[in-house]
Amino acid sequence: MASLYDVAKLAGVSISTVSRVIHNTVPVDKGTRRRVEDAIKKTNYRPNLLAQGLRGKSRNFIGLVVPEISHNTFARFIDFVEQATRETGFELLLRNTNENPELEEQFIDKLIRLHVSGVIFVRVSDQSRIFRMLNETDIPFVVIDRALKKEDIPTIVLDNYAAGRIAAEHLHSLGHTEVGCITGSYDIFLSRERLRGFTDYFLEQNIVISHSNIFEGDFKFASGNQAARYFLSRQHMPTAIWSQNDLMAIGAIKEFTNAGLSIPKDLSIIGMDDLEVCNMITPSLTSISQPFEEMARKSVEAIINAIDNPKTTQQQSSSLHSKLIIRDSTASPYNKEG
Amino acid sequence: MASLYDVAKLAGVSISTVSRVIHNTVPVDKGTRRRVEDAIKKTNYRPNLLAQGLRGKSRNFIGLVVPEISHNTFARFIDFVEQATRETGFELLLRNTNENPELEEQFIDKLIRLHVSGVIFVRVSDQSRIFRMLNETDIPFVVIDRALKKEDIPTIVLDNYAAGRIAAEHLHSLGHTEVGCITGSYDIFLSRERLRGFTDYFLEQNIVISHSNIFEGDFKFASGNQAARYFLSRQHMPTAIWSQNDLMAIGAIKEFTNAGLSIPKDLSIIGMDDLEVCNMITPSLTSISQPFEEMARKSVEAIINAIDNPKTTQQQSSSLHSKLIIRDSTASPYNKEG
DNA sequence: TTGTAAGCGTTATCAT
DNA sequence: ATGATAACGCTTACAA
Repeated sequence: MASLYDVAKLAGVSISTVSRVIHNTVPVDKGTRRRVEDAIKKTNYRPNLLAQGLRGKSRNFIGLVVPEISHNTFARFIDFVEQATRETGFELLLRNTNENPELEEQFIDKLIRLHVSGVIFVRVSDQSRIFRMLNETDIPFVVIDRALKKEDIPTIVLDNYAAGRIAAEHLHSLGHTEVGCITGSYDIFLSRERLRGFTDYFLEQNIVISHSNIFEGDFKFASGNQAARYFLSRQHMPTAIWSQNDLMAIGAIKEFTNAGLSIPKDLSIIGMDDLEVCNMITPSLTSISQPFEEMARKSVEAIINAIDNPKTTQQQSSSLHSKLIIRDSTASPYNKEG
Repeated sequence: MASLYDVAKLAGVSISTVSRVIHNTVPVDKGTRRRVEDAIKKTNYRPNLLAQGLRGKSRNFIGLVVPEISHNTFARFIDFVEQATRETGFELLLRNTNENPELEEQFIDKLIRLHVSGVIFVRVSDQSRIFRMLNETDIPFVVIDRALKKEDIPTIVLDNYAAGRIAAEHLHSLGHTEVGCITGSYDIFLSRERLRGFTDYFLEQNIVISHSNIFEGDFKFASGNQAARYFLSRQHMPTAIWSQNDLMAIGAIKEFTNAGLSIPKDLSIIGMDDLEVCNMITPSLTSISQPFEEMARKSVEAIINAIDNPKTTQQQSSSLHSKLIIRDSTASPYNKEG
């Protein structure tokens, strides 16, 4: 690999002149510029990013920490983050930590030692020690998709309460009054928020959702199966169910269908995440889409912002909105006997 | 960020001594060692990887180039590569190039300038200029999932011919003699290989697959729909169809089901990729799984190998095997009237 | 307009 | 056993 020195020697100038030609910082004589440019071509010179990073304050990397890569929603988020980093000139360092604190710390240690420009976390627990680690440095970071108790940590989250209301409003507008919900684990804040939005909306319509119409799942396909079996075992079925993600919704649909129910005739189902499969199954699944692209852009923006304004306590958190995507799995209960 | 110098000053020793303590390379006096270790703790010192990289020949990064991140099969491959890099101490630099040659070159340029230890490509065209770029350096690389004409480029591919035979053997063993195939684009080598394996196997059983029973798709869901419509429009339907990926298989199933066919009673369908959705749809989809984990491991191994043996012309390419996963979408045609 | 030289944080060589 | 110092490749005052 050719270095500045090699180019300078070939062009018969000093390394500073070469550097100047490259950066167009101060005027350089036309003749020397040409000689230098020739030499750069001939030597196939490429500035060493490690050296640049060591010397100055260059923007090289952004680190992204996810609990899982090959996961429908995370993968889409990663894709958008990659796009955002590409467009802003950063390289993307990716690490899957499985929410393992030790792996998290190892990775953060590496990132600090690489002098990364910023770090984006998806779903870290607020117990994690990484925040302490990062606060000892001046590396900006942002947490996605998990609201944290500590208020000094900037987060970008979906407004999950509003998402619950959107699901409720859709079902209510179709005429459903006896509705159920399949939630994620109650341990996860967003599950509780979504449920709160859902029940609150119906409460405002003077409809109380019975506890027995709420099933706590774990966001996985199999718990959708379980939920369906639970509802089937009860005397009185709701006419519509919101599943807090598509995977569980599809699991439930499979089980309901096997039991002879027809969707949406006998039962309306709405999911969340707007996965690709929503369009693949029969009936196609009404869902709620999350603004992953916006989240990704905001994350990178937040980091760039923090780099440019190092003084400001940059902690503006934001809360984004989701969107209803109507497909074939939801319908009015009145058509039931149609 | 504390540097060696800060630690040395605090401990009252020279920076070389600190470095020695850290690397345990030569004996250090017990007392000084303790003082240095204390100083390291107090200053919260972390070796600067940029400086280490600049100075020596350290193993820092592996670059991974994919045509798409949020794609069922690629995402799984990325997940395994991430795991393999983590276990071998590399950081992973990820870039989605959309098979855009310009983006490819930009990224490779960055990787060269970062002095990465190796690069893994998923599906680059052999027209790509990146090979020339990398060959001018000593950075090892490997190409996944696309057999290349140039023999001097190490590739790790699935044995797609064998995969075609596996699909054929399964259908034949069930008793199917009139079979069809939905292929990927003929422009893609692996589509042709899969088809060749499929037809060859049947040929060996003295069964000729009619051209009219082969539909050229593009690996996307919608082309599965089209394929089904094509088959439905014909006088004579095959009793079994192999779709060269699951997405098209599911697209076809949706269309066949809408047309009133019952699978596998009226028609057996087998896919490929063994996506998560195979278990989610009804009937669950028989498929062929690819050894993504093995591919990922082999890729990283190949790079480590090339680093350790820089002399050897490292070009061993390997061809890996896939596995049949039987589910509910395939059955014997004899049960048809059962 | 151009060159010299210091310094970024390491590691490794050579003295002591 | 320890310290001084050069070098990795670059940027940037400061001189000329």
